[in-house]
Amino acid sequence: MPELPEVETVKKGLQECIIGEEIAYVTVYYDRIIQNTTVTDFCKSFIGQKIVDVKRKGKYLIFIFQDVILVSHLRMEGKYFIRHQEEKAKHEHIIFGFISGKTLRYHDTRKFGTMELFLTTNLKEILKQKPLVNLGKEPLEPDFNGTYLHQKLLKSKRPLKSVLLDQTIVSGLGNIYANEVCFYAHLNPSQPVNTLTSEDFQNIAISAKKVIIKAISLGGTTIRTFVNAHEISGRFQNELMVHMRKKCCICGGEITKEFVGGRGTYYCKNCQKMR
DNA sequence: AGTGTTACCCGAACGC
DNA sequence: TGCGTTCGGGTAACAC
Repeated sequence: MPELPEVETVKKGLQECIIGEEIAYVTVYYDRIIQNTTVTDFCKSFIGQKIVDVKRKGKYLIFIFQDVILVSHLRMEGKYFIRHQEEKAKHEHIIFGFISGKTLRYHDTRKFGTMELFLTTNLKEILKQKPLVNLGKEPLEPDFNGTYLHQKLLKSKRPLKSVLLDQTIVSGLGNIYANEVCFYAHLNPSQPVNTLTSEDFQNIAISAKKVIIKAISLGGTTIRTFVNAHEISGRFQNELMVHMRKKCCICGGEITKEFVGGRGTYYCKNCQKMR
């Protein structure tokens, strides 16, 4: 469930502890995480490479090395830990060993996560290819606004929440924050987007920014298992308005759970009326 | 072309 | 307790 704020939190944690570290070896225990190359080539390519920076695009982490770039998606339960220990723990699938003796360990109970290796440091080129191509604007980009959403969704009859989850329209929102954005905008998650006004779109854009800024400032949301590189939990779960909640904090009414686009959706029938 | 649906990844939680 | 079933987020592939 790492969404934009969680991935941003992971990124910051990694920046604090692995920039400048030089890779001595890489060990892969589960092949299928690696998407676009063989395990042998994957491991070889990192040897002797120093980590220059860690960036983020949508929900993707981008590790910049001297000559290569690694793009990593955590999907549901991917995590990065930094440890000194050598023994592989359960659910650790890839271990990056540094000259210093530190190790960066990719842990993923569901094995849903993906990694792609690029043999270039030209980020602009990488943004033009899978998996980063086609990502929509992020809520915190300056030109993510009502006009942008309106123009992207002019003819769409899809439910608002499905559109918020569509990474080609907005990148970074997942199920938790999509629920929260609908609540802040006082809109029903099932509302077809072609029935929304430009004020609604403006409202949605502002709500998305608000939710994401606050979640980042609190280190993300820990509902099941999310922790950052220092294994610290996020605190935004205390601020959730509708996701996994029972009562609406505005009107005191019951929070409804139903499925929209096949995803569990939480909202207040009273505060988020269908129009 | 745009939209909705399904499959997939797999372990944990649940129910009997 | 043990075993089968259900669940689930994000994405790609598929069907219409």
